[in-house]
Amino acid sequence: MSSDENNLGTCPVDRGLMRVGDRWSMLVLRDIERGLTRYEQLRTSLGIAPNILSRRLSALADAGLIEKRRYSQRPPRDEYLLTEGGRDFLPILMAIGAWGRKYNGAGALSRHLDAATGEVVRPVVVDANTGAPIGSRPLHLEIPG
Amino acid sequence: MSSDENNLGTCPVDRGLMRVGDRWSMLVLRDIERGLTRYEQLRTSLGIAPNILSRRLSALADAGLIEKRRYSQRPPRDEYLLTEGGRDFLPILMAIGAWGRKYNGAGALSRHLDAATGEVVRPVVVDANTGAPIGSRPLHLEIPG
DNA sequence: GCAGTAACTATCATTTTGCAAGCGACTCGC
DNA sequence: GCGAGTCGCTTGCAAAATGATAGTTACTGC
Repeated sequence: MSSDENNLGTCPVDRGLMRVGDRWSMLVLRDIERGLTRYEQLRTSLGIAPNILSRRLSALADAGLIEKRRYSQRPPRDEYLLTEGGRDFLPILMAIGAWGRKYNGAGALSRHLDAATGEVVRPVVVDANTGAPIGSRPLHLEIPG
Repeated sequence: MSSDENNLGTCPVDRGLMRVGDRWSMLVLRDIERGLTRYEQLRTSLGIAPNILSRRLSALADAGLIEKRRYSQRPPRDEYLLTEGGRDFLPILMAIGAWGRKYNGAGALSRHLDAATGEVVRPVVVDANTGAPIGSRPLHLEIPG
């Protein structure tokens, strides 16, 4: 592997993928955002094996993207909520969704609408400085050291 | 699994992850963008096992994100180039990078500069309709059927 | 009690990943 | 024209992750 927790590379992409770089983790985040915050909801929605779901949930909690909260003592019931870091990751899922729609989008797909305008949301990654979409202007990679 | 090639769900995120939903694939795309287009360059840069790299490269080619091109007949030498779909995925990697920098960014990290302005690029996902960052306005999820 | 539900854990088979070695097709140096 | 070196892989096997299934704990509601 190019890096692990103890041997960090200089690439921020790698740093990001270190925390969420697998399919189930991302799908769990997506479902929590949709309001499926409880174990059984996630399990049935995703069709994931319970041991795997448990592991993914604790990995995401360790990585600081979600947190487990007990909302009922008797009976003991928990829910998983997004942290700030988890919410910050959602736009990336939207961007992946936009890509998936474009390149693997046969058939009817779910989509997000702007609650105010009712228009279909079209996620694009831009440079906050210029407002220009990434890819529309030439860039230069700077590597430290 | 919630879906496979024959049993497609309605979620565009899932559709996207179906094609690139693993760490190595994304790191390969990142490295190809950096100009590391040949097998040995990728292998040494990533520290990936050769059999795994072969598998990832053909999976990415099958998924239509890269293509293999022979640039020398004698000796036989190949390179892997991004397709349009692959280039379209790069902004997502930039967004993941920005997230990684924010939440797992200790130490010196590489970064992209705008070639014209020299400023550090700050990738943000916005709604192309409103220009507002995703997350800043309430959304509504619409599911077909 | 007894059935039912939520939230898991434990066990074991299957799949994927990773390491190390090797191989074919060449080039280069002598 | 022979040996060493490089590139782009493949093969074989071990280790780790994933997945299917069954079972467990802690309750509620009848």
